[in-house]
Amino acid sequence: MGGVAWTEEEDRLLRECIQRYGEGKWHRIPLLAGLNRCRKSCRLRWFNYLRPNIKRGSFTNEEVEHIIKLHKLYGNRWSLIASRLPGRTANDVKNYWNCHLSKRLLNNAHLIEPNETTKNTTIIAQDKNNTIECESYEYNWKRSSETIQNNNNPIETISMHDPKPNQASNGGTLLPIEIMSPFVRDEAYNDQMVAQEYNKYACIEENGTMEVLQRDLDFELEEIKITTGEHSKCKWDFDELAFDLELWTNSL
DNA sequence: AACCGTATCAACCGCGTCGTG
DNA sequence: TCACGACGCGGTTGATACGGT
Repeated sequence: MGGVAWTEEEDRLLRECIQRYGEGKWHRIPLLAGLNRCRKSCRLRWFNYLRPNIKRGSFTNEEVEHIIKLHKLYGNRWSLIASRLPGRTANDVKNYWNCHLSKRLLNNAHLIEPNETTKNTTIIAQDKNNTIECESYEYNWKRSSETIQNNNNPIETISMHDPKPNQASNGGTLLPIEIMSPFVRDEAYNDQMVAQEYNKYACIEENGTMEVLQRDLDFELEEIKITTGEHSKCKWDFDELAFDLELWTNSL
């Protein structure tokens, strides 16, 4: 362990102090508890180890799948990810990711050429109002010593008034899209999938159903129900990890 | 048994954010 | 508006555990 390990006596003092005075006011906790620890250490020990209902032991397959989906959505915002995994701490999730899952990502990095540039329409931006906007992005794939990163810069707002000459099975028009959504990835996130998703097409039907066709993909995508509207926006249901609503239908 | 390399994870550190005066 | 302190987060460290030789 890096640093000085906590003793059982220190744990007892901290636990009793927080049970008496409650969480928060961490700058007062060391003095109140009679601990020769800084407030940061006290807070960390409580949140990562002493707090009730902390789940110990290995992550289940369901938890791992959830982490992968949430990491795709949130990135390295470990506390946000952990808040959706009952009993797990941000430190636990971060450690698990760094020890196990990041390597799975790294193992697939060779599938994209370094410095490759691609331009695609995506649904990717998420703001605090749970709104995801459609944009056209230019991806510049850079290979560092350890991983591939995309320095994606939004270059224009999506224009769905420019249908591509592809015909859907129902006779409608297919529009090229990329859906950066959790449920698209029922396997570990990897760069190969990102590349393949460029070959995804969508068609919005009159009854509000969006048909999604996939090229060169070997996993299923659930049917997405949408409503007609004027906004080029959609929302996430963060508990169900699913789309909720309206999406660029004014363009068809 | 001893050694070595790797994996694990608790703890520390630095920095950004926020509230307050 | 600015300065300051507290909080919270993510990156990193390093001690220990573990497995292989």
